[in-house]
Amino acid sequence: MYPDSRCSLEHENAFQLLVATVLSAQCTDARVNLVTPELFARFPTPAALADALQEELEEIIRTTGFFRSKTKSLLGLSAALEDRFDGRVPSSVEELTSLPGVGRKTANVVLGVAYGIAEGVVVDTHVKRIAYRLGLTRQTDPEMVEQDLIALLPEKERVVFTHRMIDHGRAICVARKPRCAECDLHDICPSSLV
DNA sequence: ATCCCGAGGG
DNA sequence: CCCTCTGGAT
Repeated sequence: MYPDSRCSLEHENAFQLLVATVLSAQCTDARVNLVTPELFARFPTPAALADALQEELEEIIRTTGFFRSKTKSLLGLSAALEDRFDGRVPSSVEELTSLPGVGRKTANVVLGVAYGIAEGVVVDTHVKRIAYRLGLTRQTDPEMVEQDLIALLPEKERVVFTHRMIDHGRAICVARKPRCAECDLHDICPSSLV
């Protein structure tokens, strides 16, 4: 299933991935990919983004939702990258989550996709829902779900696992009305409706 | 009305 | 733990 699953947020470097992942909160990545070309063309570096006008930034990213707080996060994290990390995206969870607007989920995405580091597991809304339905966890708090998945998955499997869960969550195991009859896992899934 | 690759604040 | 932030798609 999903042999070639990978990150679907369009990006060319760690900085762009960080920005796109911040924008992806409570928003489809397809919509994020609609605004990032203009965003990256106007503000290609942390230094450029840190100097952006708030109003201009809000206008560009408005359709991704939560645009005021996301604008604040992008301005804050760009300034922090300049001030504390020499304009580079750091490669540890502690440093990444010290940036405004960056929590464990975003940090794990950047570490895994940009740097190939998978000490944690990305737990987004799809991973959380599907792990629960499959009986891989009984937890509902994302950090607790992550601990269960870390115990289940060797490091090499963690990055691709998340992307497969996301693909599966979009195509089959959707939130509202899962298509269990089309699911390859229906006979081993404790939540299967068929 | 519910959901989308969440995070911060109370 | 709870709440709020936000627009677009279904």
